[in-house]
Amino acid sequence: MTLADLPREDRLYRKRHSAAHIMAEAVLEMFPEARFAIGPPIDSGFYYDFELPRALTPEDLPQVEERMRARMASDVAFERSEMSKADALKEFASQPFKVELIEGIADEKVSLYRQGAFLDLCEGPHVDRTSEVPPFKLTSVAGAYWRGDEKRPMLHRIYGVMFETQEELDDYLARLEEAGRRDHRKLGRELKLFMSHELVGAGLPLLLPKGATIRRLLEEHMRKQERESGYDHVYTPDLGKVDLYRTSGHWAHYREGMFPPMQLEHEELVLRPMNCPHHILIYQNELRSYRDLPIRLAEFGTMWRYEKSGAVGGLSRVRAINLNDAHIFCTPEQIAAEVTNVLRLVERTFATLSITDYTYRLSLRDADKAKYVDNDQLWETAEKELRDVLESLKLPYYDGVGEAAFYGPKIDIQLRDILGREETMATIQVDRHLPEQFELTYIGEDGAQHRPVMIHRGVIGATERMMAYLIELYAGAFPAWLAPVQAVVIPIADRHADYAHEVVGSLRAAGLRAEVDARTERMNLKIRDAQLQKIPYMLVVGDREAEAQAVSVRTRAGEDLKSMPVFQFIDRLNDEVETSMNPEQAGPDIDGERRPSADA
RNA sequence: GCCCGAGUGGCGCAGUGGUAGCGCAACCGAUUUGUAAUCGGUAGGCCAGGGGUUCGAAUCCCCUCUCGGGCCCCA
Repeated sequence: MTLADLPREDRLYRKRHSAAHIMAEAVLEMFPEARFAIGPPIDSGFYYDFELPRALTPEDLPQVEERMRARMASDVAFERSEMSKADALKEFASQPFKVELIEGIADEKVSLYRQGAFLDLCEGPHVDRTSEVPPFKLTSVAGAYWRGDEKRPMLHRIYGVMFETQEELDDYLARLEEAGRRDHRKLGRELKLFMSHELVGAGLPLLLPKGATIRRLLEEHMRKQERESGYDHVYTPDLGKVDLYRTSGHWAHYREGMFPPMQLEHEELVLRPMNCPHHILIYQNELRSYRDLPIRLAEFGTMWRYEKSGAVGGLSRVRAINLNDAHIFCTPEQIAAEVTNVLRLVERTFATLSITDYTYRLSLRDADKAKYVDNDQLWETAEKELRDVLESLKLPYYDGVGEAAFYGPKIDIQLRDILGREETMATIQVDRHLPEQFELTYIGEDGAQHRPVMIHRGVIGATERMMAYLIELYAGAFPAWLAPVQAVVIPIADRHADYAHEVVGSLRAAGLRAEVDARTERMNLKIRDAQLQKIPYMLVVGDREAEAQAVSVRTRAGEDLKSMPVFQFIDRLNDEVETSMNPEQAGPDIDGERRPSADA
């Protein structure tokens, strides 16, 4: 069987894995005293971790690449061999990481691969010869903990990207560049959406008027959707006593991730890392009957999390998170229907936002019992309930072991960005733990007290993260319903400014967001600036338009819609907004064929 | 938090031991223009902050803050 007969996945695995070994050989040449950890293939290429006598810098990469190409050109074979563990331990005596790996192998024999001067402990498989490794590029140097454990040594890692052909590689590198152009941090500055300031601190972005408009529109849209879906909105404070979180269990499980408590008089207060306990107290404020359930409490609440300094950045990871949060208190019998409703709300919302590339993850606990509430029966029941909903709706999903919350399993809705990286945007969690902790009850039909179930859910999730995602999804060109400025009116000469203001007055009176560009500049410059600001519509007004009570409409796509009466433009834009905010009217999404793809 | 890199006018950048520069933006003036950059001029920086080395520091060293790429983490 030749390499070409293998499935693409397997071919790429071998080629990338082989490239990692060749890179290790190149590094060994440069640093004979290097100690080698592991070097696996990954999604877009490969990496290898080393311990080196000095730090690697980006300037080292060309030399490593150079040496790798020389190894590939020399076309030597990858040779597999086997050794007893005892012999391998001798062979790798000067390689402590390899020794640790060998000691962890259950078999009596270990397998090895050699190419040229480099012998590595390795299960394989590899390509036959070094010349079979396709085009690649080393992209970055990084730090990484040995075995991913922050208590173990920090190693140096070199990342490379590799695909089967130069075209695929170029395509990937082009996507990387495109991702750079769309980076929400860059666009956030250029489009004046948000800023940060070192006097405020890391992970605490300030939303500028345009960014604030987007957030307000998202919030208003969600509140409307939620009201229509039977949610009640509440407001609760950002501070609470530590005891509140002792009761909920967050203090025990997540204290490290919370801002330190404030001492005042005889109390200890903390910034809340979660809204659930507050909503629970609202539930408890009244005696609840089964007739009241489900009770759905929603809030765009700010949560404060002490994210590590190395983790924060832009809007995607912040320390003040504004969550589109809600808690549904229901009977066990109502779980399936409630989870289904939330899933439908998510699908509808994502359709409105033109988000199509997502999949479902059933997030389960792993074997580490200390991380989770200890009650096997609750876990198994909740897992089955969520799985049954996913199965009955025939949604594409996969199991995410170790991704559960401490109190229960979740359905997470995973979005993919332009580079295919996944992140959680929406989440649905079934929780029987907190109702227990707070001794929640409702009076059943039988007149006895019963324990409700609590469903935690976020639809757009963290507003900040959603904004970051949307900025990149749209490349800054927000759809008209979300655009901070929907239309800019451009007077051709100063004498048209009065008419321009009149037009903006009409647009604003119709509920649209419009501005005049009244600068004493040429029309061409204003069009260019509006284009760069990605404003959906440019309305040019001169003598002809003022005469006819019209606007000459240009879209940011460069399309010329010609002159039309002002009222007609208003109708057109209002229709466009209406249509995109109610996508289900435009076509099937929930029960129709339009399904998110599971791969892609 | 850890490893590596970076921080120079609002933005993008040049400047590696000898009095701080460019482009865009801003401001002023002229131009009043029909669908992606009109012309001319002016002003703006104790080079992130603090400490040190040196006759002399944007440049070398130390600490802090912030940013970026990773790792760990993400209720």
